[in-house]
Amino acid sequence: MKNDSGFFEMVYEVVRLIPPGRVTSYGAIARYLGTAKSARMVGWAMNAAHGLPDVPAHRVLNRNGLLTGKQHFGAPSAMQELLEKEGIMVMENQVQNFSKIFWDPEKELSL
DNA sequence: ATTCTGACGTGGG
DNA sequence: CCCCACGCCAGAA
Repeated sequence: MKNDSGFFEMVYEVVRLIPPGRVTSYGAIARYLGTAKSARMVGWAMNAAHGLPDVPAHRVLNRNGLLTGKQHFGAPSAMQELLEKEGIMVMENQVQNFSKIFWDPEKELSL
């Protein structure tokens, strides 16, 4: 993988690779990057990625499959709508079929 | 410099 | 199932 300007770039890279209709978790990304215990930093990176169009932060959820970061989207329902637009079912801030559509970088990228 | 908080995760009671 | 504590690191007050 690439190691550009640091942790943030790496996070963006992984998030960008998330296919439409799929989701992943902060922890999964963190683990993939080797910073498993710093899943919070992934969220922090997302915060910084807020202005990047290529970084679909709406596909990144917590390990519970909850839209924890929806509040950071500006509109409370923006994140959910984006996900539903990709065919992902969301109810009460929770993604349905989470295990099914879960996209694990370590697994999908065949590390 | 110190303290708190946060888009998290795991583990114990 | 619910609540709490810890680890981790970066930024704001």
